[in-house]
Amino acid sequence: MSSVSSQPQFRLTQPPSKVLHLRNLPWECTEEELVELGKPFGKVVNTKCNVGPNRNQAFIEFSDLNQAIAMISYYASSSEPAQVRGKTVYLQYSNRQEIVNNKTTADVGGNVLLVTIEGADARLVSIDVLHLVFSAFGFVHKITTFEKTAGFQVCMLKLIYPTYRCLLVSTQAHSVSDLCRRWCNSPMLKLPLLQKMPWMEETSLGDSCLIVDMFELSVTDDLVTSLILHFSYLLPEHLGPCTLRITYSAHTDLSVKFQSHRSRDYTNANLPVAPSAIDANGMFSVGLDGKKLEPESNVLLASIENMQYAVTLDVLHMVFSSFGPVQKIAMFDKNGGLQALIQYPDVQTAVVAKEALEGHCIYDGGFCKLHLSYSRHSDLSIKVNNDRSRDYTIPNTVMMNPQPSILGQQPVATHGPPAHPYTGAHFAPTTEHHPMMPQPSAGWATGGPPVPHSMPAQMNNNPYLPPGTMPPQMGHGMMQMPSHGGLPHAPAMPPYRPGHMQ
DNA sequence: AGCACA
Repeated sequence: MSSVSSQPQFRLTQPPSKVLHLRNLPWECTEEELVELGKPFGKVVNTKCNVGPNRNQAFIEFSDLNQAIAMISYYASSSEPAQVRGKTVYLQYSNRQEIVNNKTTADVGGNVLLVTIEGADARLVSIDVLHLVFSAFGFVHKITTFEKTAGFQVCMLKLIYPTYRCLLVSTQAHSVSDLCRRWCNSPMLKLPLLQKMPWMEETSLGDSCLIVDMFELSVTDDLVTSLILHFSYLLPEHLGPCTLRITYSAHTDLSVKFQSHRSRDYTNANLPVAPSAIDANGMFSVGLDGKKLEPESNVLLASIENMQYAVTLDVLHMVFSSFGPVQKIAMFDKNGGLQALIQYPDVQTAVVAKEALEGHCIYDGGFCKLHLSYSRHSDLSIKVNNDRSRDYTIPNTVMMNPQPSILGQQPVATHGPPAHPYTGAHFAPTTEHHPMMPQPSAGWATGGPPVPHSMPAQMNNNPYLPPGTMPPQMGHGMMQMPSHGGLPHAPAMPPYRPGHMQ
């Protein structure tokens, strides 16, 4: 009936309303500040801020129309414009007569976060990476993920958190410290706690990472919404940068029925693994990225490929000790190859060792390539200590095999590679040097024959062993980890990857 | 810098 559609969106003169529309506000503006702004002119009965795509608009509602008129009139003739945080704000009558506050449950902070992952490679972010990221702020109880809006790469996940904390990560240190400075002054954040994360030093992120504890986030949870977390430094190298947008979820709990590539319940270790995520062997689940994942274990199963040289118990012990104390090792033959179970005291250490060692060769030149998976065992039963199995937790064992045990081992070229003829006989036996050390790589002993493909090992600088624990000979010849500069990663957080900071 | 919400 009425031809309202032809009405222009903005008119030069709005009909008066007790609701005022404000624009050009700073995005940090709080409802308290809006009340302060309107108080001189009357009673502010309602406000709404962080409105609009840039979150820089707001509404003020007075109890009486005349109060709104008073405010508009004042600033219309005032030489001092209305300001919030030193920024000029523009006022006009709203085209509505009252503020409708439909705060949903999602706006009141809960213990469940709704996280949107944005970026070209959003769907390649695994649930484990997300778990890692959010574990920095507290114990993550549950995660469920789902895809939204096909075409625009978006994943959503919901995490249950016991507390509300937020990470600020930026590659630009000044932007984070600036943010924090503003937040510290914000009345919204009572008792903001800024703390450096323990891994900051390690990742060289320096001041660009901070955790903010957000207590009493009562006013605008929109603030949380606008938080953007860059966590590309956590992503595998082939992934582009991703951004997290975070809001509160309306949920107070999540229902996770299975552990799968899409959902996890970290509070329930007994939860069954989703049938869809189990392969024929019944032991692998699948990551968000579709990659196969095994359930982690403190026991690693190592199989050794291209075993040109004997891999002894002590060699394995040395290699795997780089990542933490090795409790037990059991070696056995399977399908004509050698396999070994290596037991660490905890899963974490095993994970780190597996990440660092998988696919690498014990000896340079492609010999004795390690393939690692997680064992289903959690505690090996070592019945007897011999050259194939050992329980290092028994003190006697140490006595019987004093350091450096590896050097006492007999080198055996199992297949005697003609291309790289090497035998222990090349080494002159002396009492000082252990003559029969399997030594396919050159350089550990003076006078040792040069051997092709050899590189000094980088097993020294062992973070888990005090300097000098390893005999100097072990600093050479055993193993290199090309992609890691020879050092195992710190277990808690992945390394800083400068190439991905943006 | 120009009117909100699921």
